[in-house]
Amino acid sequence: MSKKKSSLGRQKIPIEKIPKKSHLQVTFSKRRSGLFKKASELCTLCGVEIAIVVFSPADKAFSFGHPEVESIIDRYMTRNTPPECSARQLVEAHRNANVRDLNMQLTQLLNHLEIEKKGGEELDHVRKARQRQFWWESQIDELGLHELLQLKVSIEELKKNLGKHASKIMMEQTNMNSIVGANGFGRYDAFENKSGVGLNIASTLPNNAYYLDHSELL
Amino acid sequence: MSKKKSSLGRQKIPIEKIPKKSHLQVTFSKRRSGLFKKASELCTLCGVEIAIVVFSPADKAFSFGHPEVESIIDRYMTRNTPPECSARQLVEAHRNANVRDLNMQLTQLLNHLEIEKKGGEELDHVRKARQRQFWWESQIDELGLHELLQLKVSIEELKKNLGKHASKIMMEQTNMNSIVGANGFGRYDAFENKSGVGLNIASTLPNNAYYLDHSELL
DNA sequence: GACGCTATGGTTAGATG
DNA sequence: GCATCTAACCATAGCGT
Repeated sequence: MSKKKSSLGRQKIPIEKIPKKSHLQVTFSKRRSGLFKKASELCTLCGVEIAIVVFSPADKAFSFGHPEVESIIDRYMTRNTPPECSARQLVEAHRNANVRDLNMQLTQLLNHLEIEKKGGEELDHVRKARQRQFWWESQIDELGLHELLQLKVSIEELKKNLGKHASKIMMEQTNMNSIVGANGFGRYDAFENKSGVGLNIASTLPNNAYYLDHSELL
Repeated sequence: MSKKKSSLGRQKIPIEKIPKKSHLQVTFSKRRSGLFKKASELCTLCGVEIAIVVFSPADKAFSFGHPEVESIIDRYMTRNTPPECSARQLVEAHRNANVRDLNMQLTQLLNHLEIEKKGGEELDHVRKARQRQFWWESQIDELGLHELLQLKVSIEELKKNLGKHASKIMMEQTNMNSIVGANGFGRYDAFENKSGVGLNIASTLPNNAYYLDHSELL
């Protein structure tokens, strides 16, 4: 019997937004399941509490929680941790938001630079563009040399840390151009769910975590 | 040197509470990282929003969120997402915009310092730097989690040096809006963050999610 | 104890029913 | 669209440094 190769098996895909909506939908379902399973295992193995909330491409809410999402969220929000740390966590929470923004800016900046680089413009043009767009440059110019030297010290330290080798790459960087290219924030109107699923507990999970799709609640 | 089999490789473990505490701690760290990475990939691949909150065995809070935990939790709790209708979201956006601007200034300051260091050759150097891409761009993608955390520390220190100038600049930028690119959220007005202004680090996750362990800071 | 290594178990992209 | 299969990719348990 001739063995026809029925599948190529798993193929590598770049970590960037999947363009094809059907693929995206399938991948979302599979990976959401995988993610929840991983969370479930982590709960069981380590006896910890986890809450996950996901909004699907169609803006439907999926959540996983052990013991339940609400209590964990409440604990997170009210800083159920040591009392003296409440304010601290508030500050942290604010900082949290910054991370994303900085990253986004970096992305934007890199995008911008990429464009300019590709254009191969003349120095003058670059300068003009910068004068137009990087409005704060004049402000930066007002910084004294002393401050700049301070910055230099800091940056050099930063560089030192960065310059440390990186043998293992933690995040998916296999083709890193995706960090620049794959960050669409738009809404993706893929489909509309009309099944009347309300609260749907999957008992296939080994622990007693909740695992529900309340898309209709949205 | 004898070629000793260095490892048995991954062994199967039952999904149940790990009895050995040290072992549990290691597993928790590894699997938490893996979980967050999976979430990050899901964000990027499918362009969805995810928030994860984990309380460690030692009751420390770990969180992952794209775009940020709070907004997703809020959205989850209210089950209501008219983008313009939520006053809270508006506040968030204002704060985010402010932070974004600060962060962008940081980026530019770094850039500017490079120029300054080179002895005022200015944009010619910038252009060359662009052709090489930023020094951190080539590095960032190779950073592991621990390097990233160090980067966080370093940038926060840098932030301290930058802080006073940033706030000054912030005051004068009010009428500026469009910066690098298109997808700015809009402007901020003013905001009452005077002390402890958050200028924070890039998570360098391939998508723009942040990924933070704030247990260390408690 | 964090970090790196590697064999192995586990996840999943693509194809098929 | 959902379940199943397959093969390849990826995560990670155990160990070494």
